Amino acid sequence: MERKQILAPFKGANHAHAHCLKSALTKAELVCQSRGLRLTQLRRRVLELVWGSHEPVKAYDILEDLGTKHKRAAPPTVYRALEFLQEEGFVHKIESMNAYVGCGEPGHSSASQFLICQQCGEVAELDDDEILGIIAKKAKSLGFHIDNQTVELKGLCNACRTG
Amino acid sequence: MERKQILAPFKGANHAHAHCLKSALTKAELVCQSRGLRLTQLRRRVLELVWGSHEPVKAYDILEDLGTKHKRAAPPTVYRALEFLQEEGFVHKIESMNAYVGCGEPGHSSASQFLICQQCGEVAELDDDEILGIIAKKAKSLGFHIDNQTVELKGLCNACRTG
DNA sequence: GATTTTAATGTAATATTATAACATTACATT
DNA sequence: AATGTAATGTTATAATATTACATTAAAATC
Repeated sequence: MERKQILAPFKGANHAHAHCLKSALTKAELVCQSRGLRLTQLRRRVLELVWGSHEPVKAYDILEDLGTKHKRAAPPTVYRALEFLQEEGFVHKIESMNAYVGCGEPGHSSASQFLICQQCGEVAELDDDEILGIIAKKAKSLGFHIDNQTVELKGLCNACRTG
Repeated sequence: MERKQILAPFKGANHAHAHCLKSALTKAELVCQSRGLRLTQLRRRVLELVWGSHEPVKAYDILEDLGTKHKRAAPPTVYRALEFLQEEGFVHKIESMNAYVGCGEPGHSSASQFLICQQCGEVAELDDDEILGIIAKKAKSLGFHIDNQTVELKGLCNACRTG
């Protein structure tokens, strides 16, 4: 089977988001189960909040929104949950925004590239062989060993660009 | 003349750093002169501190080091100088580290790629056509217009890797 | 099923990174 | 010198993140 290279396309304003959310949570549950990990109430709730939209979400906004069930949690509560979710490949941090997005292919943890629309705020996620390949090749030619990469492209998505 | 694609290679521990520093300051002066901008004492000093090494430098470390001449400056002092230096292409921010490095080609402001050695801390800067090209091509195929990009690769430089 | 161990969460304090708002000073222009 | 603009100073505070230690919940062992 060919590897999927667009892990998450731009969805546009009026896609049926409830489905994305539900699907992500279900996948996370399955992955955790298969890895023997605990997707606790708290972790599940944080994941749900990150997946609340396809825009990057800030840690302190999550903190606010935990509200009800977890009264007023403290920062470590959120950062710990985010850490777990990142380690397991359920969310990614957008470094240039100090914010978090759901992973387009939950549980998939390889290096991604992010396209971030500065108008609608939406994020698309790629795992593109050509990009990875060229970067790997260039690094190799310099004797550099890559452990970890951050590729974040900001601009205008097709929908916003074409009005 | 062919465009230089490695704006700043890894220099290694024992290169003659004084030269890099001096050269960067001189270039910045010339660029400012030609653009009718003022490289004030403060800005010059901040640039000097960023260029103190080829490792990313943190804003609050700069703040500390301003010490002597500018007694104890306040954060805005540093952030404003850094903003100016970034706008003019004399320094870059490494987003994934909240830190700043000197630009390998001072005054040059196009999109760069950074290789960051997690062992020695040194940063190399590329402006690689192939990487840019592939990224541009991929973005175009998705109808995405790139304004701005962050490419930061963390790992081991050749010197550290080969011991 | 009680005990022990480990993992997860709670809590308080604090560190780190960054900006807003307004006052003052220095420089350039007239 | 008077004026306007750019740069810097100053105070306060916002936003992001971590440390350290206490408590609770869950899993593993007896």
